[in-house]
Amino acid sequence: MLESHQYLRQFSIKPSVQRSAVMNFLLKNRIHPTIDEIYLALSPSMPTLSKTTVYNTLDLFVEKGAVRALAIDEKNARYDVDISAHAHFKCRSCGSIHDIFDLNANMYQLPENKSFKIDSIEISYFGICEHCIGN
Amino acid sequence: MLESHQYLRQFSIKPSVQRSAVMNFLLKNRIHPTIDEIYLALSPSMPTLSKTTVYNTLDLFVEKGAVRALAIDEKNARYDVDISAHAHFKCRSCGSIHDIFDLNANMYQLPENKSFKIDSIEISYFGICEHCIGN
DNA sequence: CTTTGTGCAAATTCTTTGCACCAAA
DNA sequence: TTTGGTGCAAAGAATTTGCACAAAG
Repeated sequence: MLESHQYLRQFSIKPSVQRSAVMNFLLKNRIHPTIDEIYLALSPSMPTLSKTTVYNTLDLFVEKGAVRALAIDEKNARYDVDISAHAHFKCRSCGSIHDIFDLNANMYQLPENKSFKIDSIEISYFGICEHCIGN
Repeated sequence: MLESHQYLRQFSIKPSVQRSAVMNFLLKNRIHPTIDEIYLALSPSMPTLSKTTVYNTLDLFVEKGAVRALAIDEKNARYDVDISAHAHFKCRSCGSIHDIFDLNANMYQLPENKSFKIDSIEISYFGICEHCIGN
């Protein structure tokens, strides 16, 4: 948890008990969790934690650039603590989201465009995961 | 509207008054509209139209492959009648969504992956649009 | 103290569901 | 008729808001 504390400081985020717990969860569970998943995972050990705080915390993390919000899931917002260039795959069947790291680096290049000032990219793939093919 | 009628048949979709009206709107207004935008645009001339029907209709269009549902907007589902390979740009300021057609064709290639059976890709760019830079 | 963070409850927004009625074949 | 389509009202799920209290400096 101390690591999370330090980690937050790198992004100029004042660490609180709640913020460190959320960041700790994100660092140790790289499953692109939803707000609810984070809340449900932490609330047993932090019974007073409120979902509002989880929302506030992730908004702050995104604003400070510590976490990336993913659009790949239409239902819920999902958060990724890995802010390096990589893509995602979402299984249509079970909804799980996985990282894809082995794309050609120039996939992530931002195109020049005279009508828009482009500052970021999100590459999403869809299909069926190994586990769901087996079933 | 007759065109929409024919267009729907290409995708084995039985045309009804409502379905043709929705498809006609999509074909003539390529703004990646939300359900609400479609509903609000059509309801003046179709006062009995219900939002449920708009939902049903777009689910059907997506299922039949006539329309693509976009994940780029976390708030609302957005629909694109152009199913050819292209990317999208979303303005962080005004929320408008624009097409990007001039990417290298191999951007849309689906990677081989032993853990997932990948069948589609969505490439999304984010930033500020021309109009919002001006303001 | 004073500012910032947290948490509860209520409100809002988007989407889905159940069911009755309507329309087309 | 029988099947499929439409539309209303209610339910459900995710997120946001307002405000009071707690914590940290």
